[in-house]
Amino acid sequence: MKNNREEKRADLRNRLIAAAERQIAEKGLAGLKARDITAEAGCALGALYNAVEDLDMLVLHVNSRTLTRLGKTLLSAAEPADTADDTMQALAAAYVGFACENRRLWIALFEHRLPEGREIPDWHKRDHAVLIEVIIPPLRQLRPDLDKTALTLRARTTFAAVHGVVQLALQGKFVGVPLDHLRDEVAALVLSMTRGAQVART
Amino acid sequence: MKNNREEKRADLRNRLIAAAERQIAEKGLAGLKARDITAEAGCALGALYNAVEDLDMLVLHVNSRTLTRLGKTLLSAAEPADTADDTMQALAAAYVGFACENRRLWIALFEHRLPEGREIPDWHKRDHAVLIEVIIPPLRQLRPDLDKTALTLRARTTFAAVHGVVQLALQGKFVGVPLDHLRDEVAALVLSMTRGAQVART
DNA sequence: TGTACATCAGTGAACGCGCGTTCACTGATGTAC
DNA sequence: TGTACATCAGTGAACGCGCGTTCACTGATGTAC
Repeated sequence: MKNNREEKRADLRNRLIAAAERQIAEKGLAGLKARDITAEAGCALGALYNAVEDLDMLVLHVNSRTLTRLGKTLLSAAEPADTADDTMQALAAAYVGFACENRRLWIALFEHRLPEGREIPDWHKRDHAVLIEVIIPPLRQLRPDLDKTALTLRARTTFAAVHGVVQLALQGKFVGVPLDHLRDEVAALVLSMTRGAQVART
Repeated sequence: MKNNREEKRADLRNRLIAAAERQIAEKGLAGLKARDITAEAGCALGALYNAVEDLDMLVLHVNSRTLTRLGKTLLSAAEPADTADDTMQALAAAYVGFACENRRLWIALFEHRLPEGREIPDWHKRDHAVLIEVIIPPLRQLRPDLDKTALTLRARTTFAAVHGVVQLALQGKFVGVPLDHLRDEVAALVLSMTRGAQVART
């Protein structure tokens, strides 16, 4: 039965993705080596290229998995859904939490770049959408005056603002907020953005 | 005279930094090669290692130059100094402008990382300070209730929020704000942050 | 001012190594009859 | 059920190349007398 072969193929593929994920989580994207991955997955070096097009594609698969997990985290954080402000705060807090707990995987999400001229496949692009979509419902409540386009735009801006604070903080470099103040500062930022929104309505 | 030798050395060093700067501006940090730099600077490959410790150090010098230019841009943008809100808006707009006009150099500022375990030298760290310091005076006016520590912290957060929006937009990837809305969205973000601050005071 | 010597910037071929990717081969798995 | 054949996942040694860095050498620049 053909099925059996395909099953095995898919299984190895998954093991490779899992191995790559663990490697990135441990050493970061820059420390990812084909040999380490196949060793951990328990197959020969060449098998990687049978199961997957490329190291880059493998990374995209890892990133898609990370995005899916992040999406679930955000969706469940938004669920209790009191006021829109609370939802926004909960989303931001969940984002900070996820980024801190999955530091290197989360960094890989934004650090990875395909070599010049290579297009990101659609299946992967779609996985990013959740980051914005989850913000839209509470934002719509806060800003009923905005049309769909403006709302999406503002959702992106809101996301990017929070993201920026987290990124510079986790990068640990110069200008970032110290980690032990990260949560509070993000909360303050979100507060000002949501309150700003309410003021704008009046 | 010893001076003459030192002068020449310094001259070559400057040419190397200038060449590296141009290369980064053209091809980005990832496309930076020792051979291209020395070819452009008009010296042999080995001379680079006489004038400068390392390729990494050369990049830090370029980054310091970029930071100095950025600092000047911000300082002169803040100068007209109407209200604190206007100053904040002017700073953010200047930041967006600089990032757009110096895309790759600006990206290099945040992309470059020293190999594990190597410390960023102090002379370079200091050059980052301006990014935060320039925000502090207007922010102090907006938030006279904050003490020095909290003010610095909030300045970092404010910077990082704006930075995040610009970065995701210029990265051109998935979740970023489209470039033609960048200025407006940043302005809206800053408005909500400054207005948020005023509301918080009352 | 001139000569001998020392220093050191500058040269570029060669080194070295990391690492992604390929490819000829093998053996297990599936298909045909 | 058995036999011959085809397919294709899996193997791992070898390839290839990019590129930062070194190093023995040279010649210009500076110093001593």
